[in-house]
Amino acid sequence: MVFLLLTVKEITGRNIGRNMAVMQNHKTVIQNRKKREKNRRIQEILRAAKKTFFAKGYSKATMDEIALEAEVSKPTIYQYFDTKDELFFSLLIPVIEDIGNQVNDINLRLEALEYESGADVIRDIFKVYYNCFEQDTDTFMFFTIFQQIGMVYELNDTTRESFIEKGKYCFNQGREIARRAKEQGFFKDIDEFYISDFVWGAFWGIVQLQQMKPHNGDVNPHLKPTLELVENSIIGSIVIK
Amino acid sequence: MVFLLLTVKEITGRNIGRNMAVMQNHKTVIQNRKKREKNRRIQEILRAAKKTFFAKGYSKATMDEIALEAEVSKPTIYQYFDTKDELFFSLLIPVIEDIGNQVNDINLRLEALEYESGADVIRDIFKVYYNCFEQDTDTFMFFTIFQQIGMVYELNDTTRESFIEKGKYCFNQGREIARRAKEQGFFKDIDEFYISDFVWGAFWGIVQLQQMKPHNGDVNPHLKPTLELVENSIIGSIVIK
DNA sequence: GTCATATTTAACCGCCGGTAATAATTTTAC
DNA sequence: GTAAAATTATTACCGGCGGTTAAATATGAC
Repeated sequence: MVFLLLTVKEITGRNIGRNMAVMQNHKTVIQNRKKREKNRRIQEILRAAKKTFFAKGYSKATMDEIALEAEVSKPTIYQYFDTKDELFFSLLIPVIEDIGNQVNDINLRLEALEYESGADVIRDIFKVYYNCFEQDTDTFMFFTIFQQIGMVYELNDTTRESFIEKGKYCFNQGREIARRAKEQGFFKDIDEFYISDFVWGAFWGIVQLQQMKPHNGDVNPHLKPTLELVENSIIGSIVIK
Repeated sequence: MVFLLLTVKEITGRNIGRNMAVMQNHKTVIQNRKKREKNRRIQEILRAAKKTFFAKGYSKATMDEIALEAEVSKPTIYQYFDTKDELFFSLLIPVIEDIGNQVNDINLRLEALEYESGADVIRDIFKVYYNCFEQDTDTFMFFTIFQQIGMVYELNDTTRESFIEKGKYCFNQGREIARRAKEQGFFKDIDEFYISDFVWGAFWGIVQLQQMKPHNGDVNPHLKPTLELVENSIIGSIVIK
């Protein structure tokens, strides 16, 4: 009831009676709450999934376990996520999106001629990768499972499309950056495919390598200096100015 | 019976009667055959496992399927391999061993002062990796599954020890090469951990990246030139002479 | 002939991903 | 305020797979 009074103020000025308006609004308010609750439930499931997957690994983590951790029942999870794979990939998507956005920023700044040297471009790209890795190490590491099971090809259409599309977006942004940097005289005349694969592949490979070695929970101390070595090596070999 | 007559010739000159000798020899001949057959059966299981894992991926490949492909029954497989994981890892071990041996060769040649430049050392290391990858691409790719499931830690003791030990051996050889190359004035004074991780990590990351992209069965044509770029970049950044 | 060894067959267990049917709860309508 | 409708949770289940067991069969050793 309190809701009603409070929210009446927000009615858009349509030609509808006050009663109707109230009811209309009441309805949407409740729907909004439901939407929020639904959203929170999904978030809770994702949180539980992340925790469980990280603690036990993909195969050992069971849906029952995740459901318990999320304090919902298993069928509830299956209402929002078609399969275990899809649930898993739903964890990865925000990370790719984040990388995509940040790499896009670099691309835009490059387009706006805001860079003064190719070295700065490379350093910024590494910063994006590393920050992303540091900020959410566990999720980041799950990318390791990428193809392996051939999981990508068993996802439901929507998830698969979304995943592949976002992945491509990242790669394309990387190539575009390389292209522009060449255009602006920052990089040597090397195929932009090779450049972008070099940067991403080297980063990725080294992060994985460090993760293989015994690491007591926190990030391996060798990682950062090794990445700096790689960064400088790349700058030395492809940057002109 | 033919066996008997034929093999009598090979008796070692012990003080035993002819009959005993014949029987002794017959026994070992048959035992040898059995050993061969056993060995062949194991090889057949490994072949079937490799084929099936490669065709279906780790999770989708079932033990029944592998048994069928190997033309043995499931319990027979379990007589030689304790778990699915162990069977899987048995496929990887020869590859690591191969890499270990070849990297060791480089190390020995370096010790014997047979190298004239640091660039040659780097090129040889890349050659080892690449040949190994090219020679057995599918097995090589299975390394992707490395930690992922945390599988390594669930293997039976023998397999796990063997696997970890061989892996360490490779890494140590890599570091040792870096150390020696520095000693001989080939490489700059950079921590050998960073150098070896750079080389292996970059190679590994780029191979994986290429494998992710659509590749119609054969090796991605971008792979080789990208690896050459990396190779030259590494040479440029850490080699003195 | 009899014991030891190795393989197959066939049935089985437990666990897990996923589902169907049903119950409980909340919203809507009057 | 109450009944209908819709939404969400619960229970119990299915099928498949990793892995095991036990009995049957074959082969060679003595």
